[in-house]
Amino acid sequence: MARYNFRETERKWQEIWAARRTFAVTEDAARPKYYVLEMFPYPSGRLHIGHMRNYTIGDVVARFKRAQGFNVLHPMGWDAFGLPAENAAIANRVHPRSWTFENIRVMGEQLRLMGLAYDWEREIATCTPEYYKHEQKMFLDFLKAGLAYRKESWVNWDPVENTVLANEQVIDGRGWRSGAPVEKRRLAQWFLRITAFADELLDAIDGLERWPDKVRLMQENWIGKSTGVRLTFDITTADGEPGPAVEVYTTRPDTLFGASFLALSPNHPVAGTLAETRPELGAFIAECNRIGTSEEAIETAEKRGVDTGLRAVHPFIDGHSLPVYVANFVLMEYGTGAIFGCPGHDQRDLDFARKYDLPVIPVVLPPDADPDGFAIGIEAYTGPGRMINSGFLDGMTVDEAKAEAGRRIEAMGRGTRTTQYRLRDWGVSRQRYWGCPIPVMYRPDGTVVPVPEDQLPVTLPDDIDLETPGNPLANHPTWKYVTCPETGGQLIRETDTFDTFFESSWYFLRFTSPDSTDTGFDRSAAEYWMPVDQYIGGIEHAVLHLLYARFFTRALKGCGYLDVSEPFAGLMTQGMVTHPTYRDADGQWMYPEEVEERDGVLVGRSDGRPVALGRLEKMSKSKKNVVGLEEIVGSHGADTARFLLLSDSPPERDLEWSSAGIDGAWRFLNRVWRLVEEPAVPLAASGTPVPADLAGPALETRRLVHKTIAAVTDDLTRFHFNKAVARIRELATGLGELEAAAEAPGAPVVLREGVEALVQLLAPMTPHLAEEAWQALGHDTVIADQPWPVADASLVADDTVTVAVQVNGKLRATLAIARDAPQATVEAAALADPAIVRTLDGKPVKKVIVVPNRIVNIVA
RNA sequence: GCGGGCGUGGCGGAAUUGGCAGACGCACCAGACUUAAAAUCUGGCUUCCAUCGGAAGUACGGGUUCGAGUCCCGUCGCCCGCACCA
Repeated sequence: MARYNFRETERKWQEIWAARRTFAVTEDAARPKYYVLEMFPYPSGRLHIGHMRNYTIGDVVARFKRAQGFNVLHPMGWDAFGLPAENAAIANRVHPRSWTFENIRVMGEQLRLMGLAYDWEREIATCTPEYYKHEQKMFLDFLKAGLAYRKESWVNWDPVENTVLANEQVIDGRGWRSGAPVEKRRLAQWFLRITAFADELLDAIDGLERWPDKVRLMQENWIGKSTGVRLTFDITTADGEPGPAVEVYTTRPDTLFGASFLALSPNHPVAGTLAETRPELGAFIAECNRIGTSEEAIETAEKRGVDTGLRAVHPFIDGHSLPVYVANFVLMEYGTGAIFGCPGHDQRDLDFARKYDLPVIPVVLPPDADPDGFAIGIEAYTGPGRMINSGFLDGMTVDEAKAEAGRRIEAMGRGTRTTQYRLRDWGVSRQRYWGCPIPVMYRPDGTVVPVPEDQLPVTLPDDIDLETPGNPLANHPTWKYVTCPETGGQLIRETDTFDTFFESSWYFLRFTSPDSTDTGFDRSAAEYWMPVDQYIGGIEHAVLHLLYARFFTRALKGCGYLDVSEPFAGLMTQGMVTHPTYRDADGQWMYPEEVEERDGVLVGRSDGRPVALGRLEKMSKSKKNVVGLEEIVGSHGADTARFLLLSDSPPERDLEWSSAGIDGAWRFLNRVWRLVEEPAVPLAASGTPVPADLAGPALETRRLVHKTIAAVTDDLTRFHFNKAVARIRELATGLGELEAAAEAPGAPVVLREGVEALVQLLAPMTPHLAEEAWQALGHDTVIADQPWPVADASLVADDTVTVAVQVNGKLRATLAIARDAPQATVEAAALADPAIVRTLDGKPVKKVIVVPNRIVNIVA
């Protein structure tokens, strides 16, 4: 019995595709374009099954669209800057560049083993000066356009990575990669003005119809738009002297009559000034800064404050003033860093008021509440209602009162209605070596001098000391000293490098013209290929990379680079590949292959010591729960692995990796191979016409062939790969049955048609096998160049349909009946069915519902 | 706390979006072929009663409907995102 030889076959076709440049593309205005892109990997060392799933999904889409006649761009490259290279450099005493390029070499070989339809001529690595010089130019353009600026501010400091992190890179108060609790530091940093696009980024989400709702919602929440009022309170000191006015931001100006205090952030300038003469206030502020903003800290920290002695003059109530506190729960980074507290209708304000015994005045009466007996207990009321205790607002709804209060404040000249965002500018400075140098210099007085464009790129020095703590570029003895091109005086280079999300914010543009030397990308090429039609990657980038790239593309548009706003028209977030984790007796992570089961107990393969089974986690190098590519590709071949990864779970769902399914996938591919290579019935010659009078099993099978073509086409269009696999399996079974009925008239012709269709439908998923089978079927073409099969509509719809017959909603019989038969005929046939007659048992029929070609329900 | 999602056999999952629940596969069981094993093929596989055949069943409780896995209300459980955002 013929066994499919995957080793020879896979190598053979990979060589043929490469030699024929099958997947190399150029712009072609005559054909519709389709840009498929998988999020490019960080070259961490080796590829695992999780990567493989991502690339297999993209490859099926690319090959499918290509067969459908699209001019398909499907490139691959390396997100090659990043801290792990520095850590590896220290651990292994190799240069980060050598480590990175060695990983790229190894992982590139792994990728090639998978038979992916990439245009390898477009491969890029972001750590090369040929790549990063262009982003230095982009940065200088952003600087000119006011989209990049430097400012001193409180930043997130990762004490393990020894660098600053952007807000998006802090997850639950911890560094997104190190997991270390983030500290607050005050540093001068470069920022990109993403907030200038807040509204546009938010509004355009509506147009991202082929993005998952979940990701759209996450971006919406991250941008966090709210509308409210900025309002200035006059302040008097304890002695009755005028003090520094305080501006607050509120979304609830309607509740002003219920205000009972003002609260300032500990980092508010007024608080700072007061602290100079008030030691106990200074101590309180210091304490607030010491406690982090981690989840735990917020959960446990109670609302506390210190009365400043200042009084805030109420804008609406003559002669009324409110105490001013410095409070630990007010953020300097949001709004104005100061709030007014209305305890009746905000839970935090209520907690604070109860602690410091401040008045609680209800100003919104819930719809069904008794006006006389309504009071606030321990829970603030935040719902709708009508205003009470509120002077000129009394009787209005909350919405009416918001509008009226806003108007009054503006009329009084005390403030303006504004829009506020949660989104903050993107801090891009990193105090690391292995990144793109920020192309600016400083005069001794701190003035910024952009590096002249003709001096780009600013490249990294090779001789670097990574072991000394601190910023490696700043520690370098000479690199940062340069002579001013204008004055001849000495300048100091910026020693920070860009956040590595900078590189991934435009790599998809670079892929459109990777050889462009003067500019990062060729404008006409970019405008031909962009936007990416289908982008595929992990959900973990829902706000990070995907938001940065959306911003970056707009910023480039603003600087005249191209006329595209949204980089990714379609997005699919594929689920993680998970695997159990293992730890040895000392708590160290173990690789799955180091563990085995003996007498129902997990033990170490080498030492027999007990192993603790951990929870399912995303495959990652750090937890060692990875299954390498070679293990599976080496034992069963790339096609088997690809087929298995597409088989059971829908792509957006997590997939627990187990080796159990591999045999099933391998069995199926061999079954297909036997249908091609040693059919029980010799296939008719290719192109033999199908007899017009085809009937019986051959006709039935032929219908199945065309139904399958239609269904698989639909499934692949919707990325329902698991369903497509099920359909293809059914087709193979059907063809096997026709082989068994060899004497059926027309069988050789239908088998020829069916086997060819089967192979073509499989081609995007198992391309090597499909090519080999195509050749074995006598073709001298490459299947990758074959057009996608088209179903004959007349064969897709059956002449006879099976209609279910229910009595009172319960299934009692099925009826084979001509398709689109008149309702009366269907009804009569249903009522005449013996099983129905028996069930009805003479009971009168009240009503009959007929759903054409589906179901009949008899109500008795 | 706020926002979102999910709950279907032993397991992964399917159900044309309100119309035959469990497609397809994994695992398992039985049989055929074989000296034997592997490979391959055939059949079985939600539960309960049973001979044909019936009854129940999509986390749980209710509702709408001729008809509900699908829609509505409530409960329980799990997962994800944000989080002192004024």
